[in-house]
Amino acid sequence: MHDMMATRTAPDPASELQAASAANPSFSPLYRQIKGLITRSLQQGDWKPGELIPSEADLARRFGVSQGTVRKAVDELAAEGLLLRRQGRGTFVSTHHEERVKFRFLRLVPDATVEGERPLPQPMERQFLECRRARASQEVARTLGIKAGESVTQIRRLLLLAGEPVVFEDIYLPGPAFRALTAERLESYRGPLYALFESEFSTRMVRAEEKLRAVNASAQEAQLLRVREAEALLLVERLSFSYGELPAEYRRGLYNTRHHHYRNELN
Amino acid sequence: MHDMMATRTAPDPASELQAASAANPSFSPLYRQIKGLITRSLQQGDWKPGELIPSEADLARRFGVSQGTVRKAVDELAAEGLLLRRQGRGTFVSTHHEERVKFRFLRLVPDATVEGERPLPQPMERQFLECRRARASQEVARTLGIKAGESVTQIRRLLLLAGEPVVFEDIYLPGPAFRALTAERLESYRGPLYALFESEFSTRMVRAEEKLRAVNASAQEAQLLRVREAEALLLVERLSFSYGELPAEYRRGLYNTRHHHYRNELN
DNA sequence: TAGTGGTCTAGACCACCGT
DNA sequence: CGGTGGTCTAGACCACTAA
Repeated sequence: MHDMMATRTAPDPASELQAASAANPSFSPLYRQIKGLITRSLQQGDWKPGELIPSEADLARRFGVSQGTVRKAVDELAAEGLLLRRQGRGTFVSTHHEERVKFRFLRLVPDATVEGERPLPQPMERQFLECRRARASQEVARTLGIKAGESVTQIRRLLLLAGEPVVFEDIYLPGPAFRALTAERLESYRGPLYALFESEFSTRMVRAEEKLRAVNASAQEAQLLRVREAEALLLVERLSFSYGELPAEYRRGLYNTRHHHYRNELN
Repeated sequence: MHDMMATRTAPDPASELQAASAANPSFSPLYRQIKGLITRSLQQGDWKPGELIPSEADLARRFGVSQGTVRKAVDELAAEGLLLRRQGRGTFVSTHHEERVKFRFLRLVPDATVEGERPLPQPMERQFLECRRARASQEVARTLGIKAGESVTQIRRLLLLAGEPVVFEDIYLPGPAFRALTAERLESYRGPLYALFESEFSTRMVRAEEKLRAVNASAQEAQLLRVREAEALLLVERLSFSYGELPAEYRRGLYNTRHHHYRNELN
């Protein structure tokens, strides 16, 4: 029977869990509470990106629940992209250091891309135009959930695909966490920006929201992206969140969609 | 133990299922086979959109498996949006006739929309400019997986939000299924286009792929959307699929993103 | 071979819904 | 109240990986 308080021979951690009961209106199922505990461990850095977390059987023992309950919690976290299951090996904390998930957040693909094919085998080059400390504008502050005038790190860069400039973007990072970030470090780093943030700034981007618009290129934007002035560009504003729905990056990118498009799936 | 062929006292349908075994390289887990059988029933129209499907216990008996196995199959189909579970009532076939999911495929929201809020309480008006039979062009044919020159139904329409024209799109429907569709029917129908297709043309759109680009408005497009010529517009090409990954609609829409934006979530 | 996640079962009880 | 999906358990065996 499922009556935790009475029958379960649970170790310490389980005592935090609340029994299901009609008397408790703010009831949350066990597996969801387990999910919360695991998420907390991820936030606290108990298990770091790329690392192996304890086995299901182990977690079940620790939490004083059945393996099936842990399984359901881990299943959902894996579906949300926080964890990665590998049969025979164990469950790992997701990371941006992985060939598999290199371009998880960049939805731009060459027009030639065939459906179902893995896109972007194109050579990609990055040019960092700027990396400086600045004061948050009204807009940037509101988006990042900080106060206007607070310090942010701003990066301005250009992405080139097959030698052609395709993306021009400004990136805003809140707070003092990124104070040590320099243009030199950006230049020398091989791999995705989010992998760098993860390894050296303890900030893992978990999910993001994007707003897309079409805009006419300004003179400066046109020059950088080598298009005519007033040519249509895709404006992509991205707000990325770290663990716990914490806004951790705001990005404003202009995409030249003459030979590339933004790919999306609707379900 | 789990040895179907020997121990299960299964009714007829279960005999189609294949036992798991190392000897069978093309092995698929039971719940996935169940999923396939349910999907087939949906395709065949055994259970129509909006209808109640048999209970888990019932399906388990029919297929000769445990309720847990059926549950896993239904869980996945619900996650994919094919089924809708309602506690205490049963499991229903998803439909486009539902307040909840009215704008599942239209990602355009007003700029004022606050995160987490339900968008589009705006009054929406539709103007159908055209509805005719035509021959598929090279491009349309290739996209829909038919031969160039075959008959398609073409709809041209305008969407107005808060009185302003915001979307101008051409819609292409393959084959003879939509031969009976007329401009009058489109005008008189209340509710989403996909609901009409579902009720009267036995075509349910299950998922879609979109390609987004920014383009400069032509003279005609500018006039229809009431913007300046060459103003940037968001071009959205959508390929919708019915049950069984069947391409069922191709749509080419131009969005005026001056006061609206295309909203997307990245996980 | 030992340990991991993946599948499957059987059975219990709970939360929710309509009658 | 009976029927539905939702949660939880305990235990079995399979598939995969690494030592």
